[in-house]
Amino acid sequence: MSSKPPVVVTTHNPEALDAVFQALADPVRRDILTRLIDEQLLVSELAAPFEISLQAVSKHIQVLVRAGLVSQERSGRVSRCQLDAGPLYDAAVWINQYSHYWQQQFNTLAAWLGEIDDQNRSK
Amino acid sequence: MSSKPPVVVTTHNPEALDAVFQALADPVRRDILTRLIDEQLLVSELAAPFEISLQAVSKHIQVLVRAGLVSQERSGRVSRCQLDAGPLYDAAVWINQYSHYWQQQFNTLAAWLGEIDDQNRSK
DNA sequence: CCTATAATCAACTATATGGTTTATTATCAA
DNA sequence: TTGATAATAAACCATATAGTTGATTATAGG
Repeated sequence: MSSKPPVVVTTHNPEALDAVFQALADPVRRDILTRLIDEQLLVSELAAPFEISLQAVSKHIQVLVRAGLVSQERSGRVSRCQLDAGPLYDAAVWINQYSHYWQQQFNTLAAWLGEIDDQNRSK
Repeated sequence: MSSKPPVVVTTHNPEALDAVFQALADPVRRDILTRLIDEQLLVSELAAPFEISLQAVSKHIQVLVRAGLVSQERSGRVSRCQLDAGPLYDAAVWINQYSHYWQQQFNTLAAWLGEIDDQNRSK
């Protein structure tokens, strides 16, 4: 049998959302998360593409860990980083409050484009 | 005819996402956005429920404006605030990169719960 | 055993953030 | 015209953030 339950974090508390959105508000951290979709990576592997120091990347990873978006497993010298997408679900749920709104905006845009098209057609 | 096109901002540039996620990383600003779903509100109306000063709320609104999430129309003394949900769409698109991942986590959870259930059943 | 390496810790710097209080601007209304 | 009100601006403060460099820890490997 499997020894551990899968980690699914869905807290819905405001401070957790603060930390998640804060974590996402930096391109380096978003890039890290994107690269962890496909595979687990070491800190040094994650750091390699960036111009900033390894220490800076290590701190970015710590921000992601505190937000619950990444977990690290140390084995020997290396620290393997794994994506934990659970908190992103909370963020998605929050943002989806607005899905009807942008849908409506798109409908309005479509109507407006139709209007323009009608004007062009009638020239 | 309508004088202005609907405002739908879908830039997909990293700095815009930075500003949007940064704007969402504060509970006061998220509350403001939520209350603007149903109706346009004045700065003073938005500020009323909060314990912080009107000036502080005004600055929060400015952060939202810079992120493209709110627009303000001044008429006389008052400034009417309106939600602009366009940039939230970009954020939703970014986060939806991970939707399959949570789905997978949920599936794994379901499998694990099934396993537990099987264990309970066989006792 | 010794050395190189992976990662983190610590100290420091510059800038950004979130709040305050006071001042200013502009408008409404008596 | 005068006074009250809505909002913003400006100056200031405390704390957080993102980066640096240098030190420390622990492990891998010749």
